[in-house]
Amino acid sequence: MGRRSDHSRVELHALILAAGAALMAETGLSDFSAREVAKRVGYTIGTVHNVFGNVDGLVMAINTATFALWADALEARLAGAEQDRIAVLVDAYFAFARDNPLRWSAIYEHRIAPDAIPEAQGAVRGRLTGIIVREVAAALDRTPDAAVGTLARSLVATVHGHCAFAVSGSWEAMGERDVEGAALARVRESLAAAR
Amino acid sequence: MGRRSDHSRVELHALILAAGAALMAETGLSDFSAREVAKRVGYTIGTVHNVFGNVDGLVMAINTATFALWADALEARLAGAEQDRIAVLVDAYFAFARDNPLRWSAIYEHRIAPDAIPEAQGAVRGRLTGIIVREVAAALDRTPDAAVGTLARSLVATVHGHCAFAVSGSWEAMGERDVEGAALARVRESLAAAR
DNA sequence: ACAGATAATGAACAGTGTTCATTTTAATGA
DNA sequence: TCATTAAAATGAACACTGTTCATTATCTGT
Repeated sequence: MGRRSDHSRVELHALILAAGAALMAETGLSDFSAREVAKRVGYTIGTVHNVFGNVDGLVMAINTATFALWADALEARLAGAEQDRIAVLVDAYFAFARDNPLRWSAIYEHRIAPDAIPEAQGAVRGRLTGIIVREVAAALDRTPDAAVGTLARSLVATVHGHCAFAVSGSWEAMGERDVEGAALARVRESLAAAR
Repeated sequence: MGRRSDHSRVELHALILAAGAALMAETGLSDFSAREVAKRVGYTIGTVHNVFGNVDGLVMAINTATFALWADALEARLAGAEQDRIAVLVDAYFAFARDNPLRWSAIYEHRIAPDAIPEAQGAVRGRLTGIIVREVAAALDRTPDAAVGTLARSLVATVHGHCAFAVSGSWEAMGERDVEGAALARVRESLAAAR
């Protein structure tokens, strides 16, 4: 066959991306298959390669979409939060990872050089960090400058570490129950020290 | 062919493990190949499967060996440390990850249910945590009880999060320079709060 | 109606992990 | 010493993977 008018280029992009994200949620990165995605959308592997270049390109796009969903989830939770927004933030952070363990894990299992991420996708991914920088600044009654940004990113790393252990199950295997509580406690200690 | 006496079962196990670890350091988990390991030790894929069951078994064994190396590195650095052993610990933790980025990353990229890890390997891996619990207890002038253990594991998560961002390069891509310094600062804050 | 551009195809290739009947060898016992 | 037995290494077969690219079908503009 050749040029079909079933879908435009952007429609096709969206179609493959959606099916790819769904597959990622089902199988995780290690069992992800571009061929399976092609099968699901009724196109062939060649088409997937035409649109995304290669599997890494597709996975990158899926992971960027995951970041966007994640940021949406954080903002939705923060929207109705009057007090202790930091606790809400940490909880929403964990909740997303727990609700989407395979898609969340895929972000960090797919190791790729940061400069290989297209600028547009980098901007989408950066939204998550932006939210956190804003909230950390607010919690400290400061304007978001470089120092606040560095602290905020460090707190992201802190929470990420706890979240990674929680999702992998290694923390629970050690008999620990309240990973999220520990993460929040560490964040509070560092915020108190920064005040 | 059949039963060769070139190597005993334990020799063969060690041989494949060593070659596998070397390959992991060269390629990382995503490009790791059991067939390539077999080729390098002069046996066939069948033999690798006989000894390690499957690829996951081999990767698990390699990762356990990585944990052992890592624990050795921490103890070596701590052996000559008189004061500020926490700073030495954090630095040694980062140094190992930086010096062995692909092997270190493979530990966390290879997602497997914790209860799938044989007890013997679990013990080896636990040595790392044991060292940290001991040092955290010492830093707090306490005996290592459950509460200290929980705090120590939380601090491991904190440092892990920073280390993961450092090794992936995502922190540097955000213009941040001193990831390790941030990790140590967070640890100090939490230790101060626990005192 | 035709020509040119474009998009989808799918066969081909080189890999991967896994299985398991077969073969070869070493150890054992008569 | 020699036949038997048990064990280990093999490697072909299978079903998958990602990637490439010449071919072909289709749309679009003239």
